[in-house]
Amino acid sequence: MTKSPYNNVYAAPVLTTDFVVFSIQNNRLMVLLIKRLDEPFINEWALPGGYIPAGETTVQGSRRIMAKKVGLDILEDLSYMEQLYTFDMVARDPRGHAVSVTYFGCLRTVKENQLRPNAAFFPVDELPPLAFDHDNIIHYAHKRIASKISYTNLASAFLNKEFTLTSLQKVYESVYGHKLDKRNFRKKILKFDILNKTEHMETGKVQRPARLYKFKSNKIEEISEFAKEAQD
Amino acid sequence: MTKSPYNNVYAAPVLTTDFVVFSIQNNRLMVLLIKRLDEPFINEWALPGGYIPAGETTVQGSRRIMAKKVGLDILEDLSYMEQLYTFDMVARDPRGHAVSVTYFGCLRTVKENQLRPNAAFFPVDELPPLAFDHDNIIHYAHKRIASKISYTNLASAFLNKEFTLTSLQKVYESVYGHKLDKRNFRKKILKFDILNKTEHMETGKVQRPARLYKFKSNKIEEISEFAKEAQD
DNA sequence: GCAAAAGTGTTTGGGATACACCCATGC
DNA sequence: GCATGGGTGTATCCCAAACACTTTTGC
Repeated sequence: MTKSPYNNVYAAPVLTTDFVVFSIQNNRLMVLLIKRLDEPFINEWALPGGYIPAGETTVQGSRRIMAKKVGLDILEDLSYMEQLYTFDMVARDPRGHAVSVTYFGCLRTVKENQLRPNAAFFPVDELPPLAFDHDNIIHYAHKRIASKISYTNLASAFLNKEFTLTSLQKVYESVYGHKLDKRNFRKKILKFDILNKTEHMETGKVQRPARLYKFKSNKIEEISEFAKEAQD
Repeated sequence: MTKSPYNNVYAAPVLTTDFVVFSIQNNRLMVLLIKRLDEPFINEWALPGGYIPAGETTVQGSRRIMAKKVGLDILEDLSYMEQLYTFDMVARDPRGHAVSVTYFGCLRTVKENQLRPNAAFFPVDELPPLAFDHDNIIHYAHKRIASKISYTNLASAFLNKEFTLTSLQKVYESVYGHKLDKRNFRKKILKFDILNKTEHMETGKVQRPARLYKFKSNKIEEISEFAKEAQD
């Protein structure tokens, strides 16, 4: 833990991080919360988070904190993460001025018994009362992910390598919170030219087997408009 | 300056803020820089910024710092501002771990002699060598403002109350860095239904007088798609 | 054969793009 | 009268949205 040469001059605010982990379960967008074990807001639900000492980045600190508090390795287990916003209102923590650099991330699959017992997922549209300003942070994260999924291939962060077009559509519907038209959705997503048809079919269901697709790119990236221009 | 109860347990990183002030001069997007008077990077150009003590928000701190270092009151003089991103790499400041919560803002008009002598505007596409990771911050801010101006009425932050359509187009061209088609620009911006035609004309030029327009809303807001839906 | 989801096309309206000429003014 | 920027319309293409029926499977 590095001691900063400025601590004598400036009593810096406490630096914290809070993490919004999204997951899709039963076609609903879920958020990971933990039940607080300490004051303030003891026994209330909150985002997982904690303190960042000098010499540690907020990503490193988040990794340490998330491993300890919820049993997730954010670099290994999350299929995507990005910085969200920094909340710094003086009154947001009753203990003193705490500046929180927040992140959101996507969890593809939740392994059995991986999570600590005081951690649980809640539907983003049916959250319990939350500690601090965490409802605000989650709403901000939800807005961001809904926007991001519309101009990137971020939906892949919630899917297995191969998936049906219907399951892809359900990811969008879960994140947006409303239904989409099947034919228009398929036309649009195929037009984007970000998917490859595989030779595999989904079987074992009492219905016509569905074609499996996969994303062309394994990286999360913007849906490129360059394809058009490159034709010239 | 509040002393945080956690300082004994966690040596927090230093908290700083850096501010990207945009302005348009001679149809070029400009960024406000100051020449550093101290080590490190003495005599190099940098974004204005400084330290945030506990008990002060980054906006309050920016206001204090910007008043002192460049002579701008960000709450009075800027026509828009928003938080940009938080940069927290441990090595970004050679003195020690400094986490910077950055902002960008828009300056409508630069008053004569308002700026400190070591502050100056530079074209965003012709920046001098910069201290720290400030070139990175400015590129990030440029991307953000170019995106934002396309789906909000943020262009108003660079214009007087009444303006010609050509001057509005030049704002977009300056921010995007490329030319736009006059007829298509006018069709599009008028279709958005965010402008009101005034009864005034711009006179005194050796050319046909131009109609003056003003924005319907004084607030910076997204260009609404509700107009459409409201018709049903 | 029936329940369940897969798969598929057309029409219509609106927005994006490309493109060129006449107009009003000050000097 | 000329230099300067102001102001305007049309044709084409693509995308968005609305909308319903047939196909394939497991049981």
